[in-house]
Amino acid sequence: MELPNHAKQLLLQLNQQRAKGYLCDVIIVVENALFRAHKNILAASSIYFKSLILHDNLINLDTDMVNPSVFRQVLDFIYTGKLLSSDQVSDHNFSALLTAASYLQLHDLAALCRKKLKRSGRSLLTKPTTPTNGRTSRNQRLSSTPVTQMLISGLKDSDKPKRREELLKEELSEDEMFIGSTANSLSPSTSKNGSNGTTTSNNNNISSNSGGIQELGLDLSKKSPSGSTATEEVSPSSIPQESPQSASESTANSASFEENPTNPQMVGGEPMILGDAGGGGEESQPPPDVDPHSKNPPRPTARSRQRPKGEANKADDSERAALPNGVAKRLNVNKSSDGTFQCKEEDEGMENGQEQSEESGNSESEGGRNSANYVYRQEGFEPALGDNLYVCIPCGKGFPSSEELNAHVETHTEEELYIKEEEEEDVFPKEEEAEAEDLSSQASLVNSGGEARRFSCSVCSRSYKDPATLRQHEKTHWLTRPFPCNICGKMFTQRGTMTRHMRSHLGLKPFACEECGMRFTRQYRLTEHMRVHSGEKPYECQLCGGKFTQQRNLISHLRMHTSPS
DNA sequence: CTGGGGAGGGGGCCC
DNA sequence: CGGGCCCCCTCCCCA
Repeated sequence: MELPNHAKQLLLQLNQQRAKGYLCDVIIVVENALFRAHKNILAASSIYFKSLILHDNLINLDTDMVNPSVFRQVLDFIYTGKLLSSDQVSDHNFSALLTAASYLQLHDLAALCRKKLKRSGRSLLTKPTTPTNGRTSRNQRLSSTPVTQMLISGLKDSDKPKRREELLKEELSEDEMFIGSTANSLSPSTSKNGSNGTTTSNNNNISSNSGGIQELGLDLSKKSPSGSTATEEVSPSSIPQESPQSASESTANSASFEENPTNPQMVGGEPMILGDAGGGGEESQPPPDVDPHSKNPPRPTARSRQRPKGEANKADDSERAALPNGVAKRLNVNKSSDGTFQCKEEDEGMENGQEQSEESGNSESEGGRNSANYVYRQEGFEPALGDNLYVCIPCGKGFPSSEELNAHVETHTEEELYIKEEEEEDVFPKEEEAEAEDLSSQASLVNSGGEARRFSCSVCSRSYKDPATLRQHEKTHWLTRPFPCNICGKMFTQRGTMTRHMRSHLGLKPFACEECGMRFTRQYRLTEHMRVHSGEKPYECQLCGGKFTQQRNLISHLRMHTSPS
């Protein structure tokens, strides 16, 4: 017994979800356009994607191999099994599609393109790879995850591209050169903005693609105090900042992303349709001998890296430190072991398929389960909400998109929210009140020295010099966090914090040390770091006279004095 | 092996 | 909105 349309329907649903961004767990950056998609779908479509998205939520594609409009077609094809009609796609476009398909290892799409080009009597500029060819599969292995390979390869950066090219030239026949030729342009260290390898994220396979960053609606650039860097090439043009979510959707628009993905621009002519929409992918192909990286993930682990290079395990840290402590305290949200952003940690020992689903599950459910005060993409379908998956916790209303939710959240007055908060007294139990009071008394201590602070918080009685600061502070009492990270979904109370957080996703380290070249995400870090070179140790322990370059180390040192042992 | 120090990184939050 | 600071987590190194 078999449902004839099952695969088709499933794909249709997924494509609709893609259009809404629902459960999308990966962003693909192509030049200045962002595309949201589902990891599982991409992984099922291409070995290349499979290895790329294993540990990354943000994929930067080589713009020499694919441009936004071509990638849009590629993505449409992945989700529908259909290509635009030949009326819509010129031979030139088919060549571009073939290039992209080969690069992305979408064999079915590549085959379609080749067929089309052959039919139109055009000699192929780039000869095809034959998926059934044994050599090709080795070839694919070589080129399947160029970025990954660069990252894990023992070769020196400078040697890698050359060596790869040599390998390919040595071993590949003419028709294989096509894929091979992609390889040397993919590494972050060799791509156009990758000349400064240090700006490349250590675990995001991206470089500082200014376009992509801009398209996130955020100006993540910073002026480095030390002069020219690749990072500075990021355009500082300020983008109207709506919610990142909306930014990403406007991105989609700007990239002519589908408005009606369920019927992806089937304007006239006969579309090329894969025989089986659901089964045409990798499933039908010989077992991949490719992708040795799936077991040696592309992401260098913290331990495998040398600290002195200056690239600490950013994402690991962010994943571990993701729980906002302040909020956890205030709202009595325990730091649970299932915590946040642990997907990558869990990944380490898992096999691909399982891993991907687990990972996306984790990251996706992040907003929902992380803590009570996070309102974002409620997991599980609530029938009453229908497609309104973005739920405002205080009032329970659902919205179809995060920006609508955000707009709605703004309409809640602080008073409403506080009333709501008080009603939910269990959210703020007695101990927490005590703690809050404690904090506020600390605050008043701090405040007491300064000038008059006329603006007091009605919740915790902290006071501030100006109403804007008070308002900012009051947001910390809200049950909602209006600023979601477009990449991992983590929510923030302040846009600036979210922007800063995004920088870490994107590997932007605008602040460079003139002495050693080490780069930092924040000016303050650089300032701290400079003490390493100057030998300055401004923090002194009053108990033992020990001196420290960083205050935090003095603090942890003091703990050593005060701890019972 | 362990504890302490140094240092990188993240989030919260006030200015 | 960015800067600066605080606090926390974590890793690495070394005695």
